[in-house]
Amino acid sequence: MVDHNRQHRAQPATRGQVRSEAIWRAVAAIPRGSVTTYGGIAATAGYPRAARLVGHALKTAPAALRLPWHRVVGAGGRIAFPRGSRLHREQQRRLESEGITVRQGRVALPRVKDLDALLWGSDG
DNA sequence: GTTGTGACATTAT
DNA sequence: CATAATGCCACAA
Repeated sequence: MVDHNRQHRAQPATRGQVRSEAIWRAVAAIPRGSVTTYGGIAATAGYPRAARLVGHALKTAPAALRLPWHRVVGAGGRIAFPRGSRLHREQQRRLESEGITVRQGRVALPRVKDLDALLWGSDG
């Protein structure tokens, strides 16, 4: 059964729409007090190596979703925003309010040797 | 249709 | 630490 009714859909969800929603869900699932990387979110959402999409998805995410975007950091725990920018400070403030220490624009991460763990929790 | 840019990552140098 | 190259996808021009 081939779906030729593609053009009949009322809400034609574009690829980007589907991907963004998957990314939003992945971000919303980050436990409080933990942080994840853009690549980790992308992989969790089902799009490995598509880390850039995460940035766009977060940027275009409706504020009503109340996503914990501050729990998303760059590789190695780096905050993606430039030092001193408003978003950078806000992200750091939010992280610290969850008990996460930020030093030199980076989350104080325990040395992770294996890549099995994409999530870093307070528990380690 | 192509080009350039972006809340990025990974690997190589 | 930095720079270059490549991959990923969306979006504006």
